[in-house]
Amino acid sequence: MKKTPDRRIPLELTVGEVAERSGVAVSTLHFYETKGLIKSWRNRGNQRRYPRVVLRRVAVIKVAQRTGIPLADIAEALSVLPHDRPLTAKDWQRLSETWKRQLDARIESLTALRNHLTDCIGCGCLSMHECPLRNPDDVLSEQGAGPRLLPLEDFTEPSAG
Amino acid sequence: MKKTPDRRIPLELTVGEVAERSGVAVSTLHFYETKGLIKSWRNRGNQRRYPRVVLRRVAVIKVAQRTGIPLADIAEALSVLPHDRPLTAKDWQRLSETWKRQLDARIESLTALRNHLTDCIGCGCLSMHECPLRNPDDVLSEQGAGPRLLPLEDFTEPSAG
DNA sequence: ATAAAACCTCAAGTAATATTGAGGTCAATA
DNA sequence: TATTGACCTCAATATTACTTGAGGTTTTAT
Repeated sequence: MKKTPDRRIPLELTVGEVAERSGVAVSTLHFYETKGLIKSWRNRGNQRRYPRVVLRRVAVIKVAQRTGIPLADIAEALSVLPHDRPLTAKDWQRLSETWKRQLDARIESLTALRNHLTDCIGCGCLSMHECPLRNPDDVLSEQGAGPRLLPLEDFTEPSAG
Repeated sequence: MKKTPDRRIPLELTVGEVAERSGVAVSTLHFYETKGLIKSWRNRGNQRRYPRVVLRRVAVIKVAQRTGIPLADIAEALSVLPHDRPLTAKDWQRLSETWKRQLDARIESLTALRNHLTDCIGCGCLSMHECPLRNPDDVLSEQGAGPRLLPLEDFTEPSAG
């Protein structure tokens, strides 16, 4: 039958318990372990055991992921931190400040794009000369085989004056 | 030898010309074609030829991608639009309004996260009861993501005092 | 005419982020 | 004790968005 979960918080957690409490799949925890994001030790029967602080680590990973940071970068940021005790306030401050800056940049970029879209809804163009999103093709045709992606600047400059 | 590009804008474009002018790789244009995002006809020798308006279509695709919309969704949005003549103002308005809304939602979600981060830099928590990062409501509620919420007790302090 | 550049198709590879499955072991309980 | 659920490893598959390569054809420049 179903194991009745012991409501006392255990000193060590099985992978299933971590999965349940953190909201990530067991397979994902395995995966994170291969990437060095989390660590475990094994019991007599080769089963993973985790310290409770792994939950905080997973939480941090998920926060970082939501900001759009790739796992490899998260792994690197976390690599300097201990697996066996909680992050200090200082640890967290350093991480969150870095990630906040990146998030700010992302938001800014998306907002600029959104504003261009807004303008273009107003003017209903995209085919007109005044459109900020206009004719990236003509701009690009001037330059040879340069950068492949159209950066934001290629869509700016409505030549409003 | 190197083909000297004819500076007059041609009526039809080769795949290489589209690549150069749009800034995406030839292989990407092939790929987009398999996904129905763009279309071409063939000349006598089976080579692709594009109308000039394909450049605008590619530009729209790239704008949409920058907002974070997956290609499949872009393909669907574009599927109702003609390949052989420019988007009308109305077409563009409908697309851009839809995408703007999605972009707004994403920005809002990221901003909420950023604000949580800001708060948490101040309080140095992530482990305290009051931490807003404990509950990733803004993104997860969008996804209708069943049992993924992180329960409160997983973040309680081990033995802070 | 010939050589180089550009093009063609189709298959496979890449990278990130996981999930699924096969085949087998361990642990909790009726 | 026997069963069942949880766990183990390792390989394969999935998804998105492309890129690379092999082997062959067409177009363009000289």
